[in-house]
Amino acid sequence: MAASRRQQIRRSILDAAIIEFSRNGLEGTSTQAIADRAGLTKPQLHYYISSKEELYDEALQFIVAEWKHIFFMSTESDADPAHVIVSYVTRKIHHAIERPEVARLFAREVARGATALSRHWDDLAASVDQSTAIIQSWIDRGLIRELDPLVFQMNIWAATEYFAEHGAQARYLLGVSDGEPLDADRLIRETAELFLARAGLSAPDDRNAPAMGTSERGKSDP
Amino acid sequence: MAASRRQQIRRSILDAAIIEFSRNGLEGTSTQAIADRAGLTKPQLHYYISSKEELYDEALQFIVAEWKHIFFMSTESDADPAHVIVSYVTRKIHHAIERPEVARLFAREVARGATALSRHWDDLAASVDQSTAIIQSWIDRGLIRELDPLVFQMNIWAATEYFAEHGAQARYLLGVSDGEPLDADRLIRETAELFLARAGLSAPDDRNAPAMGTSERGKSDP
DNA sequence: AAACGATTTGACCATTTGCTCAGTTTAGTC
DNA sequence: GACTAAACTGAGCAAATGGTCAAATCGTTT
Repeated sequence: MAASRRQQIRRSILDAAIIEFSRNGLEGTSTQAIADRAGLTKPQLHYYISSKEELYDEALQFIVAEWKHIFFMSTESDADPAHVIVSYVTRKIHHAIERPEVARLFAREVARGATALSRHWDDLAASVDQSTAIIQSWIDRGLIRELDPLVFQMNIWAATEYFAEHGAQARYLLGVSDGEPLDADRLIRETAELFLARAGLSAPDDRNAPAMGTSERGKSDP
Repeated sequence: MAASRRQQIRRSILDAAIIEFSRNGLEGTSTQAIADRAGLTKPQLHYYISSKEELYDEALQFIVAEWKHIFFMSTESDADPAHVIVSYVTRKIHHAIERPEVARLFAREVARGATALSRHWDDLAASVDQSTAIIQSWIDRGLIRELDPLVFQMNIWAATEYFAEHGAQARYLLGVSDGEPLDADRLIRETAELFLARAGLSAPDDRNAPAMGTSERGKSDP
């Protein structure tokens, strides 16, 4: 709680930077805009940071740390595939909806060629390989249908990150007003089912299910 | 063929603008960069365009026209669902791989709130509604499994557009060198199967199939 | 209250931004 | 070759960019 004033300010700078960078990229973001959002003057900003590029790096650094918690499939090898898939999809969609800036900034950097992330690419690749191996083992053990593990993973990333980048579109088409949050449950349910179906699985019984929430879709209970 | 010099130049400006805008956005792109890419001097560029914003609008306009051909599910209502799904996925992935700038610029604009596209949003929404109705009719007629038609469509967009935005990542993880094209067939096959499975369908027999290509995956023919 | 380092500020710099304009070159027509 | 309109150019504009700096302020410690 007793964050020093300095730390508080640095944190608000970082928050502002992440938002601005995620919207307009490195080139498109002015230090002025960051300063304004953080409630500082431009020279004051430069008192705390040394350059825009360094701040950008710092923002990426921060993002990556958060990202790593989310991005990787938990791979306790004994876990039930259906449960792993559902919890992964759930986690990623929630993150996409709640912190779209993080996913957007990350995606933007990846799209740029991810030079500033190159240090982390090997980590990512290694972790992806690991997940690929697990999925392959599911196939080999006959737990799920045969599929392309790598492309399967990509499809999961695609489907889950979509809501970060296209939240406005989703809101529009789902008829959710701008302020209101997206109906995460609806998205999660259908999206999880998508990947379960591909794997030839059905949703795991919600023994201790993480509050899948109350549906509002009219036609339920057959 | 006999495009007047003027038209040629305007076209090369548009091409350059689309590439630059898709990479760095409106703010992040300088007229100098566009001029350079189009092989013009800056005043020369301004001889052909009136302002950066207008050029941006023009680029969007151009994109949207191309996009409309690709984005919407062909909905001849009598067509076989499996065939519609596969051909849609195929078309969209090819487009994503071959003209990533288009998808990227479009996505970027949507993410910005798509104010410049607002004029087209209703078109889009109407067409989406139409597709939704068709999918619902498939469900009602028992042709496919029960699912959320709207989120199903979003998932298709997500999966297919992913390769435009994350081509570099995909290349890296698939072990495809930077110059080489992505193995579209592999992506299409797995992605199409994903949505077919969700719908409870299997791939349509490839009567006149569009050359699904030769797989290189080691372990085949069980 | 004097002295201290940590902040904050307004003025300012060089460069780049989008864009203009007077004038020059080019291309086509008579 | 003279005339004209289209195409191009160098110089330069005001504004915004990333960043600096000396001087002013603040909070603490003595």
